[in-house]
Amino acid sequence: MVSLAEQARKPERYEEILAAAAECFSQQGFAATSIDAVARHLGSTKGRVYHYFPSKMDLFNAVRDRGMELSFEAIRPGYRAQASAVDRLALMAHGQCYAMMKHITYMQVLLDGLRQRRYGATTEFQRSAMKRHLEQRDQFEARYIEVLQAAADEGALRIGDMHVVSRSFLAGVNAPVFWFVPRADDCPEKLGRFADEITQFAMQGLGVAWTPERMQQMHKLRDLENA
Amino acid sequence: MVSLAEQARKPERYEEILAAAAECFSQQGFAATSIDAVARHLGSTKGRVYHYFPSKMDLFNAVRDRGMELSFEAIRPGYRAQASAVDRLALMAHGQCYAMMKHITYMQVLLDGLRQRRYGATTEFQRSAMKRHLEQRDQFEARYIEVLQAAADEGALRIGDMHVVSRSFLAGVNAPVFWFVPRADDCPEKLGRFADEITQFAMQGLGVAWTPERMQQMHKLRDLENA
DNA sequence: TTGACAGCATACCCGGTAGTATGTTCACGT
DNA sequence: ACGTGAACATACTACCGGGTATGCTGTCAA
Repeated sequence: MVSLAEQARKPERYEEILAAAAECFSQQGFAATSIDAVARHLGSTKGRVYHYFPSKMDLFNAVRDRGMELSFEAIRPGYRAQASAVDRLALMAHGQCYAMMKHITYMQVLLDGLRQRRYGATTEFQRSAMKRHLEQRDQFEARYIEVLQAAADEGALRIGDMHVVSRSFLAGVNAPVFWFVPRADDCPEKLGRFADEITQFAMQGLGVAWTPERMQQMHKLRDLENA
Repeated sequence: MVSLAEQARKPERYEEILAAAAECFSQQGFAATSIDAVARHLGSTKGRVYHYFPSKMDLFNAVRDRGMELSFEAIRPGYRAQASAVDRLALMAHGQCYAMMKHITYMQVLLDGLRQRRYGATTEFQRSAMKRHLEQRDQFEARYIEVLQAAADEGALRIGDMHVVSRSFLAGVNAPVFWFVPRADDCPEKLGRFADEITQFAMQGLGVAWTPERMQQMHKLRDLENA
């Protein structure tokens, strides 16, 4: 289990390996990534990796779980905010979009993990890990649906097929994983502008008139929640 | 080369293998799919597959190319239509969205092909194949950008960062590859309704007031182009 | 009838990789 | 000083999967 590995004496080593694995998995996918490749990335050998993680799949699951944690963290301010559903939704989208770029390696792994859904997991242990992950995915989407529904109930927008709309919305917000390439000159302001633009697109997609005033209001709400 | 294989005596066999490969690749990805698995899917052995395709990579490229053809085909009616840029754009989105569901296996492979972009292709032959594919991707996106720009020039919508907007738009339209699951009761009407909903989301995302009248007009335009 | 070749199946080779078993070093507590 | 276990590296095994070499069968032209 991950918990055992996390109890290891050297948490910074654990984090190192996790980051290296995220990088490798995100670039080549699960199957094409070898443990040796991860080790090379660390300047070490397999021994170190297997000292912290019992198997390749456990390592992958750990990376995926981290990605999930980061995702929930990203939408939390908006989800918990005391505000109109529309503003909460926008803040959720903005936070997630920003996280998509900031933690892009983990997010790309998260995407790859979805592919394994179709392919029947081999061992029983794997099935349970997959099931837990799918539950988390569903819970994540459920939070969006919850706030979307609230916004509809407020009369701020009209929704035809909730599943189609929510997934279109999420697809737009998640889009940066496909095209965003981290650069040396990345700064919070630059990522923020990207997130602004995408948030506007997503909110307008819902039929909300997303004015600059609303955008400013969202930013104020974010600063309030982060304080 | 693909052309050689396509000149083979039995084109229906070629198509069979292509379809089986698309299914396997779409479910497990390139690396995790073995030629044996594709052969099993066909009820045959590796011999048949290697009789039509010189290597696994060539088989994958053939599937990917087919996916590309289908994509271009899907947006052609809208791209070529004699109408306002907004209506053309909507028709492109609708056609692509529909194709996304109808040919989902090929489209999922197309997505997987993008991942290999990061990973340096090994052989020189591979590099050229990858380069060609990336050029096609760019050309595909360029058609959207062209019509988007035309719509902006017409004053129908305002665009901040063209790259961010076009990719958000495409992400929404492509979204069905992630969640759509083919069922026995699928019919053109059902897929059409999904495509309608997603098209509306995408057009609204651009800031266009997407009324039922415009939707009807788009459908008329489609029938006109298909005739 | 008989080569010749398409259209496969079978058998085999071999490189890569997950996982393991075993060493080795060093920091500790006693 | 000494045992002990963490923290690795090294060496090895077993297997899988891409690719090839070869064999078999039907068909068709000459």
